[in-house]
Amino acid sequence: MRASQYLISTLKESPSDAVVISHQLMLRAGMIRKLASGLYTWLPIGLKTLRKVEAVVREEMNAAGAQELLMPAVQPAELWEETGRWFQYGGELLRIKDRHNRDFCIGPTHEEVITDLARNELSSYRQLPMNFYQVQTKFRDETRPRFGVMRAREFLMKDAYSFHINTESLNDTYERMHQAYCNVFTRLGLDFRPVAADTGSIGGALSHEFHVLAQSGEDDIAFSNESSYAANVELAEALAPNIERPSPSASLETVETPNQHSIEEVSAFLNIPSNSIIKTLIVEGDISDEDKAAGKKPELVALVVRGDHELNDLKAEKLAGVASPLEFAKEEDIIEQLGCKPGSIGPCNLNIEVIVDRSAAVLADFVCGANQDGKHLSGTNWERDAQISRVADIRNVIQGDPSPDGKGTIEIKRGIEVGHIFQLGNKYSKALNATVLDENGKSVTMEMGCYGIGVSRVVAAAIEQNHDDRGIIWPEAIAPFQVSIVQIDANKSEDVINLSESLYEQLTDLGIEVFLDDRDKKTSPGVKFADAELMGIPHRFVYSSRGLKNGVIEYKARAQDKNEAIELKHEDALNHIKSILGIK
RNA sequence: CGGAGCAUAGCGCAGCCUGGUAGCGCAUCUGGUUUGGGACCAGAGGGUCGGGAGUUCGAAUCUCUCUGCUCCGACCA
Repeated sequence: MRASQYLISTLKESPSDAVVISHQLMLRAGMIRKLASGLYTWLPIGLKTLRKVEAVVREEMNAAGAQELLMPAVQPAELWEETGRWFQYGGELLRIKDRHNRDFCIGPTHEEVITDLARNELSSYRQLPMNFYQVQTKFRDETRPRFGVMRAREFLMKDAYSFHINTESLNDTYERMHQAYCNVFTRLGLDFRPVAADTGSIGGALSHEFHVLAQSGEDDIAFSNESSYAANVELAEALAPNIERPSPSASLETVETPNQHSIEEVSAFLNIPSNSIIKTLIVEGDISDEDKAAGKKPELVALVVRGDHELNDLKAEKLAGVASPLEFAKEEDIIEQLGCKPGSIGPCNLNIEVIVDRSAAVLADFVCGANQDGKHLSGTNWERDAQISRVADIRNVIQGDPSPDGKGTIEIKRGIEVGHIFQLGNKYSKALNATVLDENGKSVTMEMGCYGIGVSRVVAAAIEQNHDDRGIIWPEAIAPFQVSIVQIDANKSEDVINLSESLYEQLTDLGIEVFLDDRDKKTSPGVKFADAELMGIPHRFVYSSRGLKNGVIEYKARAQDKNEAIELKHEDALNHIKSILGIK
């Protein structure tokens, strides 16, 4: 591609609303432009990269035996009503009406449509397993789109769905897809980790997320420092401490703590470490729909964790008797039922269920709220002073906790979720009655798996992981162009044009994508260098009158570690780049 | 959805407090001089100051309101 005939919309300054580096660089390099919140146009150079990611994904999906198809973005409400998700999905589902006033949505995902297809097209166990995928635009009406295409409302996703006669077959395909995902992210040159994950709202049995490690990631991932254990922190089990609870040695005393509410405040005020304080969080209990409709208020439940620990919502809401999704009790209900404000609550003499985290349950002589505003209790002990209804794992793991697999300790890193695979089981096939006949002629509900990759998010994640102060440093596999050729002083020497054009043509004939910077002399060398670096093109040749006077041109790789340009003869350029790219 | 903030040329910003001709840098266009790291000189184009209402002789500036966007917290590829 000739720069003179290509849209190059690079910016020196980045728009002020871009906060993460990938968003800034995508805007600066002219890859994307915002149309509205969470909606982006992909400019030519951005689209080239997006398509390359897509191509790698396609190849690996095909290699894993999946078949590509394409489903509509707009989906009828009836299917979503059949699975119940029309009502469950919430505001993220963009609902629209057609001219006949019929309900539709713009698909945030395609379980309904693919399962509808499967129930119509698949009828025999002999057709199974089947695995379908598509690369398609999804729409999720995110409450807070942010970070450019990292969390956009409209985005490109590869989603795959597999159908099986039994769970063995599902396991088999799941493993294959797990491997295919590893292949994809490895080929893309990304530092990633598959981690055990929660199955969330999609439902199902087993699930793994694929995270690209980056500081700007929105998820915390827990790793063992000695084994291969890796899980989303929301899922990682916090093991019970391997100690017996010490016997009480202090007596219960009320201490004045005026206006001290948070753990930090109380800890500083009383000069005691936060891990000998407990925090008591009041949440709403589970309530049936009928009672809710009848205007009944939910019972309250107390959740107790150690002061230096954080409540894990997901673990808490899975407990029997606790509302799901987790709802913190409203202040007026706490005052009404417990007689004090949040911030001074403790487990003593509470007439509600008290669920205590494993680590908090082995404390002795601890500090807790006194259920009176401005007062805390010290020297508190379980059983003697406060009753435990249940002990459960309800906290997030933290750095230094023992690994749940018993090997090593936990380390926590940030990750960007770029892929997610699920074993769905029969959740959707059952709801939509997707059955086949087995070898006995008996009707069997199919088992399903689903597998997603956020293609547009991968582009942003790759930049988060590969950039320097000059711009993007593309991994070879997804660079929009592999090679740039910069012309300098073209008006001073015919050779600059003739020789660079000849290299351009030779490389192009080999199927290498080349960016020939043939912009006129108004475009200074500095601009050309800066643009090539900002756009992250991995290999650069420079043809200048100065160099050619001495019979040399220059080659330089775009890399994070400082590397020197090397001089070589024009005649050797082709072989040089061929050997670097591994082309025979 | 709760809290905070912003909205002035394509982008980055000043002007607003204290009302009185709409400005700067980058980008764009023309002419010229330059050419190995985002050039220089001279000139030019580009704005209903987010929309509406109000106060005022007069509003980018003060008041009200609507809209859009961004940031911080709960959800997801």
